[in-house]
Amino acid sequence: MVGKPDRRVRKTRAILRAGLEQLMREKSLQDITVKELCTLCDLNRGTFYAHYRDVYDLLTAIEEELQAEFEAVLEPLAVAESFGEARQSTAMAKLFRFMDENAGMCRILLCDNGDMAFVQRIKDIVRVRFFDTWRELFSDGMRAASEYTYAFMVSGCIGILQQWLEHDRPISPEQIALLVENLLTKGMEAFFCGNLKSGLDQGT
Amino acid sequence: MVGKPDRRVRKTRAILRAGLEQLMREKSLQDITVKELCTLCDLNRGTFYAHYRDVYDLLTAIEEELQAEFEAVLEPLAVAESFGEARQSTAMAKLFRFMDENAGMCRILLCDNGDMAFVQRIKDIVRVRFFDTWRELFSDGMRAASEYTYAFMVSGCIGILQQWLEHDRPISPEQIALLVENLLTKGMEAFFCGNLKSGLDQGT
DNA sequence: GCGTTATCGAACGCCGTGTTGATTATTTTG
DNA sequence: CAAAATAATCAACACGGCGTTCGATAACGC
Repeated sequence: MVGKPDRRVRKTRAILRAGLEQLMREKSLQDITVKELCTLCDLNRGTFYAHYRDVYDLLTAIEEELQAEFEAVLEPLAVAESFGEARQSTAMAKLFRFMDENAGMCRILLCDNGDMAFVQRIKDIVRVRFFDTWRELFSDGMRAASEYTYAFMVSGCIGILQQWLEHDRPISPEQIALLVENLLTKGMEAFFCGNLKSGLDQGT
Repeated sequence: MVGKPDRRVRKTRAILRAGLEQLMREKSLQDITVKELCTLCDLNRGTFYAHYRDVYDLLTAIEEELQAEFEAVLEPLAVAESFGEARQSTAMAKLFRFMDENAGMCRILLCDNGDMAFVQRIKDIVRVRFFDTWRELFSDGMRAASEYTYAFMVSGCIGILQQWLEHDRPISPEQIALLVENLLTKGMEAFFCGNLKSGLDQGT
C-alpha cells in the first residue's frame, strides 16, 4: 500500500463521499451537479476537480473501494484449506454482515435506480466465491449445471439481498444468510442430483 | 385510445427512439446530449423539446411503451380460465419471445449498465403474472414461501434472461423458456413440498 | 384547397463545466 | 520549532449545452 495521503486529502475525500451519498438518497445521479455537491460539502469547486474528473468518477472511486473491502472480507475463504459447507456458511454470513455494515451505500447502489455495473461486479464476486467452489464440490459423479442455472442461482441470491436491503434489514445478517443457505442447499439437491426431464440444461 | 397523432409526429418520435437506441449502444446515457442526438437524427433541437423534456424523458417514454406491449402480450393469460402449468408454459414462452423480438432495446435496458428501474418493472410483472398465480396453486395444503423465496425465484428468472440476452440468444425463446420452466418446477417441488430444516423461511 | 399544426432556423440568456494563477492555510519533514 | 511542501481557497475566464422564443416554411388531415 502506498503511503497514506495527506490528512487534508483524506478529510476532503471523506466529506465528498458522504455528501454524494446524501445527495443520492434524495435524487438521481444525473441530477447531481458538481456545484451543488461542493456547496453542500462547503468545499471549493476547484478542490473537487483536484481529486475527481466528475461526479461519476467520484462514484466509481466509492464503488471500487467498497468492492475492495468486500473482497477483503471474503478473502480468508479463498485459501486452499477453506472449503466445504461449513466454511461456505460463514462466507455467506460474511457477505450479509458486510452488506449490513455498509447498508447505506449498498442499498443506494444495489436497489431502486442503483448502478447495474456495481450489481454486476457483486454478482461476479458471488459467482466466483460461492458457485465456482460448489461447482467443483458437486462435479464428481454428478451432472454439471448449465451457465443458466448458475445465472439463476447468483441472481437469486442478489435478489434476496436486494429485498432484504430495500426493507431495511428486518432480520439479522446471520438469519438471512442461513435462509439463503437453506434455499441453495435445497436447490442444489434438486438441480444437481435430480433427473430433470428435459435434456436442455446443458452447458453454453 | 386517443386518435393517432400526426404522421410527422410519429415519424419524428420514431427517429428519436431509433437514434437514442443507437447512441446507447455506443455510450452511457449520461454522456448523450440532446444536441448530438438531434444532429444524428437530423432534427431541429427545438423539435425535440416539443416532444420530450430531456433525454431521460425520451427513454422513459420508450420504456413505458415497451412495458405496455409486454403486458399486452401477457394479457391473455390473466383471464380467469387461464391457469395451471400448461398455460404458464405458454406464458413463459411469450415472455422470451417478446424479449427476443425486442432484443435490441431490452438488452440495453436489462444488461450491462442498463436501467434498474426498468429491470424492477419487469420483475414486478414477472412476480405478479407468474408467481402470484403459482402461490395460489400451491397454497392449499402446502406451506407458503416467504417473500425472500419469491425474490429469489423472480430475480433468478431475470438473471437467466440477462444471461441469454447478453450472449446474443444462442438458443430459441422456446428452448430457454422450457429450461426456466424445468428449473422452476424443480425448485417449487423442493421449496414448497420439502421440509426445510430451518424454520426461518417465514413471511415478512 | 383550406385551415391547422409540426418542423425549421436563428437567436437569446442562463448556468454548470473545467481550468487557471495567485494567495492563504495546513501538514509533513528534518 | 522552523522551513519546505502541498492542499484548499478565491476570483475570473472561455466554452458549450440547455431550454425557450420568434417568424417563416412545409406537411398534414379533412
